[in-house]
Amino acid sequence: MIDKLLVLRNFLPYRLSVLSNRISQAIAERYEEKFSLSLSEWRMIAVLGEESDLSAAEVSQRTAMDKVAVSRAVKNLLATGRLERHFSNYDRRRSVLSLSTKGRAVYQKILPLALSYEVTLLSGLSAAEREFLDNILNKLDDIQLHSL
Amino acid sequence: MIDKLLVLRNFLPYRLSVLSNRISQAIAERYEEKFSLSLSEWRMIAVLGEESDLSAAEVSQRTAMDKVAVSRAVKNLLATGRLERHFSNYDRRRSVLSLSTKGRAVYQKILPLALSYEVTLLSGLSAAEREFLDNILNKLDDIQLHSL
DNA sequence: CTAATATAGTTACAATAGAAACTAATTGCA
DNA sequence: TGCAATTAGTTTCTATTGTAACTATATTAG
Repeated sequence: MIDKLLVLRNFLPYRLSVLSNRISQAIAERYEEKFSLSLSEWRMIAVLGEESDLSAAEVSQRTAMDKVAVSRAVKNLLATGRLERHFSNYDRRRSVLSLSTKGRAVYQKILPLALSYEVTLLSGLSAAEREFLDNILNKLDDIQLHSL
Repeated sequence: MIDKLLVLRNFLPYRLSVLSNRISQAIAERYEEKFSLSLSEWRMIAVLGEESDLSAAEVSQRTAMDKVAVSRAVKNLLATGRLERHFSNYDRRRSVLSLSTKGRAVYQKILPLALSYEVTLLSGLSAAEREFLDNILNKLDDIQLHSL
């Protein structure tokens, strides 16, 4: 019965979920108070900081956020002047989103915080382990995608 | 700028979060409809299926759920007759929780579903990779814990 | 012994997230 | 064309989740 007792603790989906939630929470604490930015808002800024002029749907694809969450993040970021939006001339439904000067400033400030946290995390792993992890995560992504 | 474009996609906390959410969602779909069981309720059943007579606080520790979530899961599981509760004689605040016959039946039915999903996930990894992953997740848990 | 403090668990209220219905624009095809 | 089906995004309504305050019991220090 010993092995049965350990099922949940070793259950991969469960382990990933607990780990990921703890990490996300730790990072969120770093910028929520400082910049009053929700997780989805930060994600949105991160994506647009890397690639501009995306539509809401494109942001949604890249972040795995659903379209309602994106819509709300857009609304808030517009309200706080961190985002600029216009609409495509070719398809007037499609929004074209980009960071404002203020938004880019936030991006530049938060990015190092987020990255430094990642560095801390990865610092405990050897180069080989990091590569392994990278590979394994890619594979899990793949499998997950195809098994649904 | 190519490397910058890839920052978010490779950002470990982000990758873990997306992967873990997709996996949790896939599993949840398997039992939510069939057994009308929320994620926290299922976690609670999983823990109590492995180890009986835990208090709410102990469940909370083992699952990383907060005490309010546990309290609500208890309430629902009691209402659906899947849980039994009495209170400790030594400390009448402490609850002593265990699965009812009905609760154990649910546990026995869902466990294979959850495990088979995990098998699918792990099937894409070699034995060496699984071991690596296990190690790496342990290390990340550790680092995360100590870096806050 | 008793007043202050701490702990287990619950309840009430507020914030967040998700589903469904909706608007507006576009596309496809009879 | 022009009408049905699709797509982008928003709003509304509901359910979930988190925070803070509360109840009840237990512990500790004076």
